[in-house]
Amino acid sequence: MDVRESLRSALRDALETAGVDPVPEVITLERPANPEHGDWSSNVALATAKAAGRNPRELGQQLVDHCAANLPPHVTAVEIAGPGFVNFHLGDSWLHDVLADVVEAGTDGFARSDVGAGSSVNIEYVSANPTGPLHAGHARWAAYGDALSRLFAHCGYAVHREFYVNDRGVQTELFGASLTARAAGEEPPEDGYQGGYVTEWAEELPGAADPVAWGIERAQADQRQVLMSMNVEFDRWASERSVVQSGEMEKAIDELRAAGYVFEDDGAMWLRTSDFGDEKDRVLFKSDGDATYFVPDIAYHHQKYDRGELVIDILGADHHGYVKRMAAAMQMMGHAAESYEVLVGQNVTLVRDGAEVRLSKRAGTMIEARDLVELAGADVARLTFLLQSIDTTQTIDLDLLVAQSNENPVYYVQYANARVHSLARQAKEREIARLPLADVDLSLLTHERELALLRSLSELPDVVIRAVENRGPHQVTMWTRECAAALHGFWHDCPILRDDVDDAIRQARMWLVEATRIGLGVGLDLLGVSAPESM
RNA sequence: GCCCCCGUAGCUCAGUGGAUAGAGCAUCGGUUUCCUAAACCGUGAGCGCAGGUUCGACUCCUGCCGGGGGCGCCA
Repeated sequence: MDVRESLRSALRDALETAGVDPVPEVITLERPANPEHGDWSSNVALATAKAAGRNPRELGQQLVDHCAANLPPHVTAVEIAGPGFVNFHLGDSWLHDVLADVVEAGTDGFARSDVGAGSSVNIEYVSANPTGPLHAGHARWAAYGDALSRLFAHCGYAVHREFYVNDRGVQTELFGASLTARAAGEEPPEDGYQGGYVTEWAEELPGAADPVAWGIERAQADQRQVLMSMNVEFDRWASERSVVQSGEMEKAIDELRAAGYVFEDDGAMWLRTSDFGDEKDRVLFKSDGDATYFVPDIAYHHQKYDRGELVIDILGADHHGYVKRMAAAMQMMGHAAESYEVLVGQNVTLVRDGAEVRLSKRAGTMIEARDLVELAGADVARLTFLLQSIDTTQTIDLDLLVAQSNENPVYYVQYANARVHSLARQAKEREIARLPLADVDLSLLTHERELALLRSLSELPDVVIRAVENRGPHQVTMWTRECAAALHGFWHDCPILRDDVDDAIRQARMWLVEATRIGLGVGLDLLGVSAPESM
């Protein structure tokens, strides 16, 4: 049984014995930051004392007494501490069990969770307009959306990834007109596309082609290619044009009208989104009869529920104003408020030579996603994007990104991974083979570095669950850094293949490295990063 | 004016309502007859301000200050 389960069960028994009724559903266990507070700690006495009309410290003491009299597996001591924490001190054997569990689970099974079993999620991300290359911001959403998808999948969710292509409307017309102008050697229209890529692509434009349709194809091909180079793929490239042509729009409007939220004013058709918290109502059909982008978007989002019961949009900060109106529309169509989720991420700022690089299509200083991948490589680019929360504006120093040095945090993790793989190579060269795990005495792993590494590995399953709940893949990145640090420390102080190392210890350490290979492998895979096996 | 995000160490950032707030980089000093020193060890310094909720607040709530983004019958 998992350590946590046996500790929880012990606490439940203790609470019952102490006369706490009802026993709380959730019993929280934490890993204390301070080693003096044990290996696992529970605040259950603090959390329940008030409702039970008890003194937290006294209740805690009762729990401690009960647990001490019925020690759960691995537990060596139970103490009351502070205002009423129950702290469990465990023998190293629990960490040795962790090693065996990791190895048994392997790369496919370690840190998996079934919290999403039977549930499905539809995630839309990037969804850039097909009017030009992806820029650095899009690359952030690509890395984020892909990693989040991987996390959901690792937790048992059925995941469907979509990219919505706005392949109709004013912007695409302008883009086509810009291509046509450049092809004729003229300047693009006033509010057209000025970027250098338009001139380049215009040279490829076949004379007979429809510039709008051709331009959309060209831009999409460009975007797909960059995404592929970042190892980001989608299950569906949804076309706005198709949504419009499918008749789904009309059906959606009918539903909204039937629900009573559609009204006419000033010759336009409106949706009463203000009933659902939007700051004002929104136009569906303009007074000239044309649909706004909002209409096909509603139809598309409604349709997405066929491909996932939880619908998630990942948007840049410049689209946050759009959230409430779409949430309103989905609720009008009968979708529960919590079934539609928008993750709004902040911008990317690029710095070069110590100064901010202004992203301007006009000035030609746009940093494309392609530039980042070419500069740094897909792995470094992705891991860099996943270093921090999407709630923060990310500043990427291009000089640092490119530097193949320890100034770049990415290499710290990659180096740990390389070391793990190098051990296998070295062992092979020296003809040292691992014995079957069952024949190896893991209790020889007692060095503080070995235990620290095992502690780190023991945390990944919880990190994964927390990361998916918080929609925060960066928490996995943080873990890989911590695990890498533990590996480096272990590597420094605990020789493995050296001649003077005892055979039995060598075997145990080789298995520890194997478990670390699995752990780092799972962590990096969740981030979509394929770290090199050598550097 | 309204809406969203942020404000933590010199810099870039972590921090599921818990106990003494952590990493990397930068600074200074140390470690290699030994599996890659892209490593390890030591070193100083911090929660924007003011209230509130709570047994307990960096975390939740309110206000203020500061930075970024957004408020179209554009997408």
